[in-house]
Amino acid sequence: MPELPEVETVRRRLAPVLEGRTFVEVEIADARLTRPLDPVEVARELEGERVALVDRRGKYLIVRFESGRALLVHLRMTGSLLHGERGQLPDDPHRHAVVRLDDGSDVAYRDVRRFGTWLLLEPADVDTYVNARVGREPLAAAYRARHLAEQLESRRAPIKAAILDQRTVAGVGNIYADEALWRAQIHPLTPASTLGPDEVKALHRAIRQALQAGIRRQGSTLRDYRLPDGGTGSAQHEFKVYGRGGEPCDRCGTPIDKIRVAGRGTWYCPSCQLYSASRPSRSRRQSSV
DNA sequence: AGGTGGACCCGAACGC
DNA sequence: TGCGTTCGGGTCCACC
Repeated sequence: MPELPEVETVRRRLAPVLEGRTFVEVEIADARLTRPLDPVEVARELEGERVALVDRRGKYLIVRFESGRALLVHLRMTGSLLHGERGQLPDDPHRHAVVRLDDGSDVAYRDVRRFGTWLLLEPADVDTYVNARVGREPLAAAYRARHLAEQLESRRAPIKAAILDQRTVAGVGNIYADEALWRAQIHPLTPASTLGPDEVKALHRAIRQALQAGIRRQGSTLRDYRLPDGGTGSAQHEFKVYGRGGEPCDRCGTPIDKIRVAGRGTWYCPSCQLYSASRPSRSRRQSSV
């Protein structure tokens, strides 16, 4: 599942490949990718564009062109981008688009479940579109615990649901949400607004650490995620809780438990991540229930 | 109006 | 063994 660490890894690998290159020919074979726009028309619009920068916001990969336009690629669950010499990429029934570059190489898009999207935006629309959907970048130097606190103070939803909301903080998905909550020792069902200042600080640090650990291992390959050269990430070997139901907690040895939160499979340590009743009581914000 | 759950997909895992 | 069923996850959208 490409989350921030996976998309950032793809970005870093793709940047040297794409920057300065021109899209010579573009083929988009799946209408879902550009819906509701016609994929053939989008492909035609892309031809001739020259890449200025490969950027990222949250889970969006942003290919910025010299024209000021930008192609927003969202991999959703099973999307991946592969780079290779023209015609050298093996046949693939799940390949839905190919970009031919002016240096003779190809970038191919594959997506088993076809949830991914390609959106070409005009210069004036790029920031507006992204900022409406995505909150602050958690790995930016300027990202502080108080930014997270501001987002959480009015949220009654479970903390896990709150941090899965991309406007709360950019790029956290189901895996790194569980990993961050384990690091911060916070129960995933804790109402977001009841977290105390120390817990918010711990969570702020935990989100950054969990994401950075993912990037260091070039993301996690559970099934479909690949680097642009076809390689796999290895962050899954270092998960503390995600997918580890029944296994002993690294910190205390208690078997990891699995529950459902916000409709998502959620793994946590029932000893290290105690629910509110066992957390030290603290003054709550006033809220008329 | 914030929160929740279904829809969209498809392969893998599961169950009988 | 084989086949039908369930699961899962990011985002959008309808509904409460």
